Amino acid sequence: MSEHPPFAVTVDLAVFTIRDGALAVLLVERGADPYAGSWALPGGFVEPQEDAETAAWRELHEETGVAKFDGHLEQLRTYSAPDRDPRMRVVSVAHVAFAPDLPEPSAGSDAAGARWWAVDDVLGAPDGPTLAFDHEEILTDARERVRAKLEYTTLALEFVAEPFTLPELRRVYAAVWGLAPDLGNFRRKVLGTDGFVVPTDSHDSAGGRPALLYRRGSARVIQPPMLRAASD
Amino acid sequence: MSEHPPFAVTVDLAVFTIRDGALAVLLVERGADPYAGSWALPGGFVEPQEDAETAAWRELHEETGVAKFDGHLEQLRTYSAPDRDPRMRVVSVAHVAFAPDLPEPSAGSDAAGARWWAVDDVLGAPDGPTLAFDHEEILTDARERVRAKLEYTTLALEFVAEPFTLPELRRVYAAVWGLAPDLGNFRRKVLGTDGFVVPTDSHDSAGGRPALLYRRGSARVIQPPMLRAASD
DNA sequence: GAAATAGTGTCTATAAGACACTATTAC
DNA sequence: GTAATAGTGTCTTATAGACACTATTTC
Repeated sequence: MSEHPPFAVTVDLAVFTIRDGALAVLLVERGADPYAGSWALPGGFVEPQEDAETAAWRELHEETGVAKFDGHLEQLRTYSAPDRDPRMRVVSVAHVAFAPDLPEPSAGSDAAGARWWAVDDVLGAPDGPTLAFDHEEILTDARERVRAKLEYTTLALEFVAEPFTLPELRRVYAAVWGLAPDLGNFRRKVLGTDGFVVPTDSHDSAGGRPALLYRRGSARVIQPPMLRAASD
Repeated sequence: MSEHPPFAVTVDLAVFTIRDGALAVLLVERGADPYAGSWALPGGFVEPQEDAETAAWRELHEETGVAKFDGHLEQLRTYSAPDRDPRMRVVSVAHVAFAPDLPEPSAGSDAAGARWWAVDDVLGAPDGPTLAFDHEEILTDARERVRAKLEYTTLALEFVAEPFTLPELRRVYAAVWGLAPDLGNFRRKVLGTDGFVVPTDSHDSAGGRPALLYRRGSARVIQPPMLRAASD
C-alpha cells in the first residue's frame, strides 16, 4: 500500500482575452522536443509547496511575461491519459483564465515565443497551427467553458477594462459566441440584472453618439441566464 | 527542467444514490492511519497504465464491492493543497457518480467498512461522522454539482431503475433539492421536454392510482432548465 | 444633410408559478 | 364511502425574441 507510482503533475493554462473583436488565446511556441516548433498552452510543473492554482498563476507570469492582472482564473479539469506526454507519466490540471486586452507577451525561459491567437484560427482552421500534446482537446473544452459561463455568470466583465461601455461589453459576447446578442434585449438583460454593471456619470467619445461608461458590479450570477444566440 | 518533484495521484469518489427518499453517499471507514476510524470517500491510487476515470471505476469496485452498474461517472475537480495528506504529497482527482438504489456494499481490502450515509447526516449535522482529509470539502462540492446538474440535464434519470414512474422521478428531485417541485409543473416540464422520458404501456401498482411506467429518453439537456425550488 | 453609433419602446410568444380540480386504485 | 396516490387544467406573471423607432455625435 506504500507502493504507488510516481507522477509528474503540471498545470496548463488557457488564457483568453478579446483582441480585434475576436476571442483570443495565449499560446507559446515550444523550443524543445517533444513537439519542438509546435504551439502549446503555457504551463509547467507544480512545485512541492504549491497547489495547482498557485502554480497556474506562477507559470502564467514566468512563461509568458504577462504580469499579474486584474482577472479571473479557475480550474477547468484534469487530463490524465497515460500516453499524453511521450516522455513520462504526466497528469495536467488545466485552468482557464480571462483578462481584458493584454499587451503582447514576451517569451519566457522555456518558450521560443509567445503570442495571442484568435481561437478561430487555431481550432477547426485548416491552416492553423498544430497544438502539442492534448492541448487541442483542452482548448476546445476551455472555449466551451467560457461560452457557457457567459450565459449564467457576469464573467464577461473580466474581459473589459474599467470603465467600459455597454457596446463594449456586448462585443465580448459577440466575440465569444460568434454572434452578437440583440441590442435592445442585451441592454434590457444587463441593466435589469441587479449589480451586473454600475453606471458612472461620464461618457466615452468615439465615432458616434457617446456611450455611458460603467464599472463592474458585484453580481456574479445572471438569473435567469442570458441565452446563447449561436455558436460558430 | 528534468527536475520535477514526484507526486502520488489518487482518485476519490462521491457516489450518490437515493435511499429512503434522501440523497445518500457511499463512505468507507478507514482502517489505518491517518484518520483511522474516520469515514472517507472511496478512492485510491491511479495505476501507471490508467487514466483517472478508469481508476475511479476500478476503485469503486475494489474498495466497496459495488459491481459495475448502469450509472454515470464524471470528473468533479482536482484537489491539490500541499498538506491535504499528512504522509506525502498527494493530488486527488475527485469524481462524482450516480446510480439507482444499490445494495449495501461489502467492505473492500483497505476499508474496515463501507455503507451509505444520508448526505444530510454527514454535512452540517452536529452529530455526524468526521470525514478524513479534505473529503468534507469534496463532498460539499459534489453535492452542489448534483444539485446543479439536475437543473439543466436529465441526470435524474441515472438515479432511477427502469421502468420508473414520474412520481419516482419527482422524488429524486425532492431528495436532491430538499423540496419537491410542484407536481403539475414538474409533469409539464418533463413531458414537454422532448426525449426526456419515453412512455411504456404498463402501469405500476402501489397504494393508490397506478402510475404509468416510463423508460429513459435520449435527451441529455433540459432547455430551458428546470429551476431549483429550494436547497436545504 | 448623411453616416455612424447609442439608446428606447413595444408587441408577441413562451414558459414558469401557483393552485384548483379530476381520476383510479385499496380498504 | 375515505385515504392515498396519479394526473389534468387554467389563470397570472415574468421574461425572451423580434424589431421598429429615436438620440447624439462626426463629417
